[in-house]
Amino acid sequence: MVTALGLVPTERSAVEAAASGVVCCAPLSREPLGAEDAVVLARILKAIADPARLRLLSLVAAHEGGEACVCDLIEPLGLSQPTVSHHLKVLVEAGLLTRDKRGVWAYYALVPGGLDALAAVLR
Amino acid sequence: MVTALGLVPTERSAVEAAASGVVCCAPLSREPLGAEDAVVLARILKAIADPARLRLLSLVAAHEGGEACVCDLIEPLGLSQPTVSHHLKVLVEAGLLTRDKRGVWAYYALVPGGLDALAAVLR
DNA sequence: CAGAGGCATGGACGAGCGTCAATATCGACA
DNA sequence: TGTCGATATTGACGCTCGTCCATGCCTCTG
Repeated sequence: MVTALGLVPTERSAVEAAASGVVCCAPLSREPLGAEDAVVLARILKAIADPARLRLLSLVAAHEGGEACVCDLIEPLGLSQPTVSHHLKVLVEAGLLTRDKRGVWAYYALVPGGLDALAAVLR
Repeated sequence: MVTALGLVPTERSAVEAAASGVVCCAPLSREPLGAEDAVVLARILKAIADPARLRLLSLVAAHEGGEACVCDLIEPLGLSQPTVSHHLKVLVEAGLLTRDKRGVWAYYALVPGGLDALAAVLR
């Protein structure tokens, strides 16, 4: 399997794949999913297959300016600060959130088209 | 939160929710996801967040007639028969596959619109 | 009725996950 | 420079998950 960039999946991180708008493969119902593609896609799906991380994505998207710092998310989520940081890290590594540290605060925002690219594969 | 059927999520199985075309909630980026909705959505996403189950969905969809029995899936997947049965059960309980036992064989098929409903929430 | 074959279930085991408390790191500011 | 505050990391714990082997159930066919 070869992506639009001509690289095999194992050579590209989930971050790069999602950020480039190419999660990994053709829509599910169109052709049998290769074993390697399945691992790549599953890794991204595991990132959002958690109630806390789903709410984090939603909270960040709904926050003013489309970005939020950790302190904005702790209380609405009802989890400890280290746990929130952990979940945010997972989402960043999956290529669904960006992290921008400005001074003491770390601002997280949705990767444009990240979720859309993921949704496009589920067909 | 109230679904299109006027029932709270805990009163409806994931199967019913997906089969009715209503996974659970509004698109992620539109409004903050409620805690209960997040649990429901995460449960369905966990079902597909696994390489073996992603390939199963793809294999079933690509199979002639849009359905396949367990014996058709064991070899291409490279897993034991009990393991394949286990994964298929998870997908059925998530409302993404149907199971139709005819004689000795059990035929699995995609729930129409199941994946599309799921994809629609990821926005 | 007895055997065979397709599939599901139960038990077991190692690996990974979600959470927290404690602690470390880093930038702002007096 | 020293303290404070926001965030990240570490270590630990219980729980869930993916997999297999062994076995049970059910249906067809001699």
